[in-house]
Amino acid sequence: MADLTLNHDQILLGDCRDVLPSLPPASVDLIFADPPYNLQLRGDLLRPNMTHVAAVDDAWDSFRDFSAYDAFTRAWLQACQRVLKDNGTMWVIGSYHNIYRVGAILQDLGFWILNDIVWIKRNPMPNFRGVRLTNAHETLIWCAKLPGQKYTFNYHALRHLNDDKQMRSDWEFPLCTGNERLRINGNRVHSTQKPEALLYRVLLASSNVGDVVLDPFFGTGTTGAVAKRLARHYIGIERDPSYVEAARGRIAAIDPPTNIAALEALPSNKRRIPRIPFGNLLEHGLLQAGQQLWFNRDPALVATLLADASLRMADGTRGSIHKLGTMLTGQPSCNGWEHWFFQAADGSLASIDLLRQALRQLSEQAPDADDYSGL
Amino acid sequence: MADLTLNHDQILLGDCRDVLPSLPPASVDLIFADPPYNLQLRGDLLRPNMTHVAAVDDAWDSFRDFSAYDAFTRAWLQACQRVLKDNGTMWVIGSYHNIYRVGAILQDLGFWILNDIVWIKRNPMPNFRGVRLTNAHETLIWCAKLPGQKYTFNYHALRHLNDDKQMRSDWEFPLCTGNERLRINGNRVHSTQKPEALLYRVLLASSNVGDVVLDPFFGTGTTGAVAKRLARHYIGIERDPSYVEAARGRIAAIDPPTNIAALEALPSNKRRIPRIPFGNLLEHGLLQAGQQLWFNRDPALVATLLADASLRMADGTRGSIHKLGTMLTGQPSCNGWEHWFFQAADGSLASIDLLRQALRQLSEQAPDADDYSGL
DNA sequence: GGAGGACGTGAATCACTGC
DNA sequence: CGCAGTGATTCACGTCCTC
Repeated sequence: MADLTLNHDQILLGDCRDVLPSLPPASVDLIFADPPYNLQLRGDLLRPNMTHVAAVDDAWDSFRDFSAYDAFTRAWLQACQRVLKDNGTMWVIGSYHNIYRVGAILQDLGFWILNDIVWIKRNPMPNFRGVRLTNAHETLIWCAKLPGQKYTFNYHALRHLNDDKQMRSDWEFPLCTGNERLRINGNRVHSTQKPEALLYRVLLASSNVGDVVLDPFFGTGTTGAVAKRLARHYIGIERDPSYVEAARGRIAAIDPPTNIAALEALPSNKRRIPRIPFGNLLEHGLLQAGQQLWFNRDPALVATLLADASLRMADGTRGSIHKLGTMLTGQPSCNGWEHWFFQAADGSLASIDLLRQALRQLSEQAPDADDYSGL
Repeated sequence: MADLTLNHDQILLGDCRDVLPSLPPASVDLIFADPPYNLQLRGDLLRPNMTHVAAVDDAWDSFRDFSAYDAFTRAWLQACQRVLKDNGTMWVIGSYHNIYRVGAILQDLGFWILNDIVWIKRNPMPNFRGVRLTNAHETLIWCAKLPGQKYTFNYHALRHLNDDKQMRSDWEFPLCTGNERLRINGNRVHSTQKPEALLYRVLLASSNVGDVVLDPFFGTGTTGAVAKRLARHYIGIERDPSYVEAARGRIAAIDPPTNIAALEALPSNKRRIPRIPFGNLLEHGLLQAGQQLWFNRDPALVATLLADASLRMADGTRGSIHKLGTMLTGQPSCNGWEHWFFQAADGSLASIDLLRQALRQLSEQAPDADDYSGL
């Protein structure tokens, strides 16, 4: 995480196809890319009241044809793939004009799609001529660098963010408007500024505090702004100096978070909780060899606990809490922690999982000075 | 409209790549295609309760690699393009596994995308392992045979269908379940039967009474069933005789509409009030991680807000606004929105529900004309 | 008969660690 | 790298059954 220290939290001026090769390989944890959409607009569009619709007519969104756009897309995707860590992931946002080409090319390059996500716009521009449906969404593709790799996904953080229900692939946010929209003399600085709320969810989902987030089409720096708010590092690449200037001012004006702990406390992610083998309960004296355990409190399903933490049934069957549980339930697998009970001091049957929790608390609390004996 | 009379309202047995060349060129008004998705599933998947997930493991969804799938896709798309009238349009539905390849290839063939549409599933299957987002949508591409052609789009019909507001590109429907799902001896006949509501909207949008609608992957005939209900003609192509048999029975059981004029009388479809998860307040910067919240304004009941929108009390207790509220009140459930307060700019304690209301207003208001980026 | 709970199920690229 | 062991993981509906 520290091999790129010099470039952290910086904006590099230039075309990402030229700049990316100068970065070390496999050095960034996350990429968010908002490439040109290749809109192919033809002529001006007027509202019913004959006012002019401000279109995306920037030079950077002009390509000769699909094949030119494909070549451009392949080039920046390949350059991104090189700098992404093997366990890193990438997000790309687009509309129907370009997202099918982007998606097919990134699959061809070996990226592995994890989800596609639709950003549902609460307040999209209507279709003024009434000749199509209101174009009310954009698409994000979330992909890993390679198939079969481990990747960061803060499942529980996103679940919390969604009122303790699993986060879905349809995300509803309003457009970037109001105070959040950067303007100079009343004119918007960038024609396609993305809302910070969208980036907040992206970064929370797929990066950790201290990670390096790369945005090869940095624009006015939404990715950098949210990275700073969430205590991630960012690297921005942008070829338009006026966008770079706006982004620098924008990010500098953000107060860095004062309470990093509140950001890090994210995952009640159980995978990070240290695993406690069942045998530890014996080693710590919470259970003793020879003691009896009941399966689902059933008086007929009693096992004897052996010193090696295996269980033995009356008929001689022997195995771990999980293996015996698998046999007893007849299901393909079984988490034994949830099914075995011991006799507590008051005579009632209590779950062995309570003992695991007790042991976790025990091992997490700061030891007394007395416990540092001889170290 | 009448040049294909002999084949109207028929199901042709065979692979559409073989059958389509026998149809006259430029002879159908609309195509709806639900091709194989190329899911590439690996092992078995178990639910948390250890039951088995019924996978799509049909032979028709198996391809050697992307290149084989691309060749298949190009072949059927080309054959469809030939039989489509010059002013006709085509719909293709898919998931992230295949839709990017389909979209890129149809653009390469000269089809002109008019919209992409997301079918938001009200009741999708969850992600049981918690390793990705719930895959809660599928994508439809709606395209014309050629750029610049006139095409059928029943703008007002769809507007009526949507309570007199312009129809958007995000459509919310439940999965095809219950009585609508074809079953034999309790087993579903087809693993991917689409809901009729989806086809209803597609046909209403882009065809007229008496038009010819072609479905090259007819399956169990959802397209034909809806076409009959809406007084359109259909041509189905399907290579599995058991699907064909099921489709014939299904369509035969439908009474043809007696009052064609009544087809204009359309059901209403009110949009639900959008739910706002508490986490949205952080995503939109209305609250910040590290900030403190008070329960019922009680100075003794203070919690710290974490970046994932969970709260942490001084004693380490942690949970959502609702879960902590439940614990603090001791009642079976608790609407956290009514109980938690934040410190407002003037120092007073204000309800977080005010922030929710503010966010609703923010995202409902029409943006400035300038905020539209031509999308 | 109505309320409420149990149960089934849906296009799914669905684990990680240690030996 | 393969294999075995451990143990983490679900939401909205519709249907059927019980009370």
